[in-house]
Amino acid sequence: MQARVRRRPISEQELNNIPWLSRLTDAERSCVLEKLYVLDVQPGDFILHRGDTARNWFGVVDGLLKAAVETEGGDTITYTGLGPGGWFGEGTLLKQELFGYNVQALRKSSVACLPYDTFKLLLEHSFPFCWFIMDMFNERLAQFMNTVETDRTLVPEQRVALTIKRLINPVLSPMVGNELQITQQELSYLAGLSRQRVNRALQHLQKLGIIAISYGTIKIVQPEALRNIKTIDRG
DNA sequence: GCATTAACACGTA
DNA sequence: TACGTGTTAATGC
Repeated sequence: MQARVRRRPISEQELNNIPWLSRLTDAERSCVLEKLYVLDVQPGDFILHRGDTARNWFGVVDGLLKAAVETEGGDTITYTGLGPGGWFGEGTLLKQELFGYNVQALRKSSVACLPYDTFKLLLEHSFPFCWFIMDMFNERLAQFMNTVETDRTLVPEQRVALTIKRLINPVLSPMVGNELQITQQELSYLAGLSRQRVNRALQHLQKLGIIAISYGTIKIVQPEALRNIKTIDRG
């Protein structure tokens, strides 16, 4: 099924991209390293499908993923983007249910997988780990509540700003700083807009001094300003 | 009117 | 060369 996906041990370098690892004791840490492995995926590859059994907790070591569902009409509804340092699947894993969404690579990515048993062990033995999970839940809940409140009413400039804001969330994507490594095409998949429209929106945000666009990168100059983009006249 | 698709030129890695 | 960006024209809701 996933012939293109390669499975391998995690490298020493990549350990730095796992934000909760430093919170563990040495014993816990070595226990994790015994079980953890990495999937190398290509653009378009699915990390998991809706309906899959929850066996692992997943984390983005490098790259960019998209969590989404398909409607009956064939439209795609994007739940969230997942950047370096972002972990997902814990909700489904805890409930021992089937995944209700797809996760797909938008670019070449490396995804860490931690088997359920190890994940559970950490939850039962490590308070610092529990705090990490709780902070994550909390932040994720806030994002989705915010989505319910605002998403339908947003103009493209605001949608793009919100998509960026979510990607640089320090709790959900700890390894992403203020420099977002993303193409406008990838951003368009996450925002649910055309690439051309995203381009226009980005240029508007740049004109406002909120971001700085460069090749394959968006630098966020004023993170706070991403929340309140005014609807403006068009030229 | 506004967003999308398609197509193209140009710049960058 | 392959890919990302910026722009325009045609098309559709």
